Order: sequence, then C-alpha cells, then structure tokens
Amino acid sequence: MTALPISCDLCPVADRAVCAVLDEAERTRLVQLGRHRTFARGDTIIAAGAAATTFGTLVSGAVKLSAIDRDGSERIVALVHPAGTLGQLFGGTDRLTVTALTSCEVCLFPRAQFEGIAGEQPALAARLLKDTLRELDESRALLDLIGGRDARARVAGFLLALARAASTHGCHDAAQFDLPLTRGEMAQLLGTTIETVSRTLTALERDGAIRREGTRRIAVTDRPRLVEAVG
Amino acid sequence: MTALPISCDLCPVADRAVCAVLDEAERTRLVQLGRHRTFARGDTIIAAGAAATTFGTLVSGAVKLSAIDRDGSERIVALVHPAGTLGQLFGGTDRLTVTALTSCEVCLFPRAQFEGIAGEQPALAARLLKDTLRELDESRALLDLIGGRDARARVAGFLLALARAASTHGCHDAAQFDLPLTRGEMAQLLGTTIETVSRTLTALERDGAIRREGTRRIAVTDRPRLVEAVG
DNA sequence: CGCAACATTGAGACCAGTCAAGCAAAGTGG
DNA sequence: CCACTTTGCTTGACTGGTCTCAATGTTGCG
Repeated sequence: MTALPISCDLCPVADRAVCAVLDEAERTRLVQLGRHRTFARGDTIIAAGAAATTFGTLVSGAVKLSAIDRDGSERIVALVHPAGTLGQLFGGTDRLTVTALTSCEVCLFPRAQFEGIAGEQPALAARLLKDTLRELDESRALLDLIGGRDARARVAGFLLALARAASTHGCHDAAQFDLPLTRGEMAQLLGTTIETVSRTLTALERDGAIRREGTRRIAVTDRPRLVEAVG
Repeated sequence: MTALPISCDLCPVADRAVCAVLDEAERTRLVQLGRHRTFARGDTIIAAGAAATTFGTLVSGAVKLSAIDRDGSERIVALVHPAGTLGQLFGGTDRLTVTALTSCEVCLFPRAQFEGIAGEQPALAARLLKDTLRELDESRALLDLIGGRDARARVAGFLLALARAASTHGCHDAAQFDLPLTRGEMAQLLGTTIETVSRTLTALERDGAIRREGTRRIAVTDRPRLVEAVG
C-alpha cells in the first residue's frame, strides 16, 4: 500500500477512465492532487462508516463493494473492474466497504477537490453521470439474476458476466478467465451458500458447459448451454 | 392519459424535483418543452425496447420499473415515488418498462432537449448525478434485502421501506400506509411468490408486528418487531 | 512437512415453490 | 337486483431445491 505520484503515461486505462474526458490542464491539476497506491488481496481500500474523504479510479485488479449487516454477515453488492470508480460522491459517509480481491492499483483523490473539479467541468460531470447510470444498470441486472432464479441460473449468469468483464475488447466475451472471488465470496454475491456454488460449478462442468482448471480458472466450453442455463 | 401544458405553480413536488435547481429562465424553457400527463393504474408510461425519447418527473402516484425476461416473466427492479425521475438518459433504448401502479401525474420532456439543458446547466447535471447515486444506493439496498434473507425478512424490510417512502416529512416513518402493489407485484419485487407473500403477511399480523385493514392498507403496530424481523 | 484456508461431496432437515381449492370484492349484463 | 365473471387474496397439502451440518480432499505457504 505504498503511495506514489500518479503518472498517466503508463496508465493502462488512461483512455477509458473518467479522467479521459479532462483536457490536458485539468488532468495535470488532478494528477497533482492524487496518489497512486497498490493494495494486496484482502486489503480494505475504503471502509464503510468512515467519513467519505477519498474517491478513486481502479487502474488494475479487481475489487468488491460490500455491506456488513448488523449480525456481522457480509453481502457483496458489486464488483469493480479496471477503469471503474471507487468511493462515495456526495453524502457524508461511505456506505460500502471497498476491498481488494486481487493485488491492485488505484488512483486516489481527495473527494472534495474531485467534486470541485466535477462542478467546474461539465464533461466530467456528464461522464460521472454516465458511469453511475451504468452501475445502476448492472445493479439492476444483478437484482434480476438473484431474484426468482435458481442457483444454476445465478452461477451461469455470473460466469457470463465475468467473461464479458474479462474481455479486453468490448466486442465479445473471453473464452476463459480467472475467478477473482473465492467460493464464499461468490456465494455472498449470488445470495446462496458456498456448498451450492461448488455443487453448481460441478454440475455445469459435468454438463459440458464449462471446464475448471484448478479451483479458480474457468473455461467456457459451451457458451450456448451456459446462456440457456440462465433461462 | 391526456396531455396538458405544465404549470409549476400548483406542482406539489416543485421544490423537490430535479427542476428545482433550475433558475427561473431555464425552468420556463423546460416547461415549454414538456407536457403534463396523467395515467391510470396499469398504463405503460415508457415501454422497454423502444427508442428512449422521453424523460420525466413523477409528480404524484407511484410507478414500477420492470424488466421482462425472454420467458415472459416480469421482474420489478425498483419503485419510483413522487419527485423521482423516469426514463433513460444517454443510451439509445429504454431497458426498463415504466408502469403506473396508481393513477399518477407525470411531467414528460423530450429526452434530447433535456440532456441538452443538463449539459449547459452544471447544477442540473449535479442534481441528476445525485439522484442517480441515490437510486443506486436503493438498488443495492434491495439487493442486500433479497440476497440471502428469508421471506419474512424480505417482506418486513419492504414494509419498512414503504413506511419510509410514505412519510411526508423525512423525519420518521408513516405509521400506516397503502400498498401500491398487488401481492403478485410484491412477489416479483421481492423475488418470491404470491403465496409466500400472503402467508408472510398473515404471520407478521399474527405476531403483532402489523395490522391489515382490507387487503391493501397496512398499519405498523410494533415497529421494533418489524425491524427485528429484517435481521 | 505440516498447518491453514479453501473447495468438494454427502446426508438429512427445512423453507419456500407448486398445485389446488375456497373466499372476497368489484365489475358486467340480463 | 341478482346471477355471473373476473381479479386478487388466503389457506392447505405436497414436493423439491437449497441450506445446514459434517467429513474429506486440495491448494498454497511458512
């Protein structure tokens, strides 16, 4: 979790992240406000309940957003992939905990100053709105997946979503990818249990829809079958 | 579904809706672009799949946002209450169907022109962002409610959310309110079935947490118990 | 190697879904 | 006004998918 100055030249998501809509001068200003940090799997990047003071962009790796219930159980409500944003804009406290799922790189900015720039730069505000709308869509898609579908459909739908996220180009899904989540985390995200996730993956492999390599790597061997499993 | 000119003077949500952030001149311009319409329960206000051409504000009543699966089943992903917004900004087609749950009043605007004004008015853009972030929060709260909780907790949590939405002032919940949804719609929203919703309401009443008056009206008789049921 | 974390598999219990019947309220038409 | 239909709600009995509990297998790391 070292803190270093930001350099956009080497940034792999410089063209896709929210920063991309800023002109040279404004981006320079933003770069001077922020810090580039790296986190290891399991590190807490932003803690729920704390005053919302930072806002960031995920440069590489994967993170989860989760809420902790009063009874101590964790619920994952979203994953964020590179070029996605982290942290709560507006509103005083972060409501979700942001945790690194893999080792990852992040650009972090003081929230207030980031909001200030957004207020001055309509292009940035528009981009943030667009991003938030996409997140809203994804959240509702997840809602659709979890509500009223059985375990097989949830897992299949989740695998397809990951395949899409893993594709470097937007055009079509990756044929194979690494699960950034443990079985337990998948269960939390999908509203089920570790055992059911495990059994379902076994069943999908038995049916020829996927092939597992080790416990984390998934190859989609029969995409139509996987799509059909979603219903 | 008559179309009439907009008049903000009598609008009950003039101070809370997105329009409130506009100055006199801009609001006048917006008013001239839009139309005030009324819908009856069951009417489709915006159809999913169609080109996204309209954007609106809910003035009174309640509406649902739903997605239709390929197999024809409907999934409700959110409810919208007065002062909330309707329709898809950016993106070519509406992905969700907007349906009136009660008779309701709506101000509708041509989407492109609304987006144009948002581009010129940073205050409107900021307000739209803030609203969208709140919707995102609500969507994730619903996700939290549906994922990994049993039927009793889902229904209890939903009733509490409705009590909050029904309170005219933000300070505390309404003690009683009308369900804007049928049992079937509640089931679609909560990811369960009509029968389970009905049985759960019966159980909550038996336990003294609520009292039903007719099939639609709910009085919260023991709020702590209802909160406890959510877990 | 040996521990710790994670994953798989099995057996039994239980919650909720399905199927089915009956009831209540509101509308329709003779 | 009443029979009839429609729509929505409730309740019961049964079934099945998923959760729980428990044991075993696997991976990775000090």
